[in-house]
Amino acid sequence: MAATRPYHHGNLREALLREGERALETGGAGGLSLRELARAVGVSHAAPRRHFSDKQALLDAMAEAGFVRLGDALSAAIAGAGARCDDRLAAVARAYVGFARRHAALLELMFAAKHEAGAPPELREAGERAFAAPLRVIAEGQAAAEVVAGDPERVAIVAFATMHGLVSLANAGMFDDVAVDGVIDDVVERLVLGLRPR
Amino acid sequence: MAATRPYHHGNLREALLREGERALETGGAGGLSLRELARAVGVSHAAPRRHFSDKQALLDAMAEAGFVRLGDALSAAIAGAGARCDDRLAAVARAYVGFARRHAALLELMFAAKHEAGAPPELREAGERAFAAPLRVIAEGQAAAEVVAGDPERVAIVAFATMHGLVSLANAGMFDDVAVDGVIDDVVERLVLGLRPR
DNA sequence: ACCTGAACACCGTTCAAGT
DNA sequence: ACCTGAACACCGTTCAAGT
Repeated sequence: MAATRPYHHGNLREALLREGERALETGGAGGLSLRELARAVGVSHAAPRRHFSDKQALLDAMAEAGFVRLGDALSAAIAGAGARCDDRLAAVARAYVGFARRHAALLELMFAAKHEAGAPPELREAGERAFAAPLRVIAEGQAAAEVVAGDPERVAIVAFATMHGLVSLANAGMFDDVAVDGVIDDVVERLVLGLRPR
Repeated sequence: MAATRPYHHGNLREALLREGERALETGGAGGLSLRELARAVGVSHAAPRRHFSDKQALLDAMAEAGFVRLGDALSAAIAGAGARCDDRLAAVARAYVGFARRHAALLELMFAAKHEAGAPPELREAGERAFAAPLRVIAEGQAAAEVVAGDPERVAIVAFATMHGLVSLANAGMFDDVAVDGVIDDVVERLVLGLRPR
């Protein structure tokens, strides 16, 4: 009973994270205000302090949640792809680009937060876990002699750098409107071809 | 005569831009305060208003200056390279990575500013001019049948996306310390090879 | 254990007024 | 033409106090 908002919010932490992401999508990473979030959730401006010691702590938590979701998206894409190595590689690449373009501000926050000086270890770990499945795809591709040999991490970095650079450019409005999907398909195809053994 | 700072600063605009870049390198893109800049330059907090209508206007001007310097660095690298196509490509790539790693915060600002909704045309043009010389290298490589055929812009985008992604990851601390130079050499080499005609 | 309200030191922006 | 000083509405952070 008693629907007239109680003194204790109940799940303020989750509410702030949700509202934070909403604010991120609209206002960008810089224009995120802790006080505004508190207002939107219907709580005093000092209340978030109990759940996040700092504004950065909230951003870190959002980034960590983002890496978890990214990891899920990448894993799902792999699981949904066929057995052919090229298809699996293209599927992860496309899933990454999809996530990056859907959540541009969040992705920016994720990498910015990860490289902060006092970044918490959970964040770093979440980041690494997100890319575990793609790494496995490359390792398996190497085992089947369908992907160029060498340190899997190193091979993955080249591939990932390409995709990451591509979405950076896309999100920065480097491509004029409609051409973007064509460019992405192009790059994905070229990348997959480039990963084949010589 | 009269060294006791006059009422008119003289070249406040340039002084603010210089101080702004200094602040950028130390405090990052977000922690840049207009009031702090004014203080550092020895002027009232309202004075910048005469030269930059907005904080964003100052950031845009800094970004524009950054693109000019980047363009100069890329042109110089090409001019200093030999006649062989591979060498010229590797030289631009390395010059871009060098600039990006030396001025990480500035580069971030440059791309962020460029994609802002109300980005001034001068900024967009400065951005395009910066990449004119590299584009020429690719076009010349194609003319000499040493670079894969196709729309030069499209070929350049793939190459640039790779480099840009690489420095994003490097600046985000993705590579553990020392390995970074090795990875960069690796990617540059692989990229140049990948641009050869099939 | 969780939240509020007032306080502090900042910020960007505006505008009358000074030189 | 260029700069100042006071004012306004914000911000993050802190801390006593409330429930």
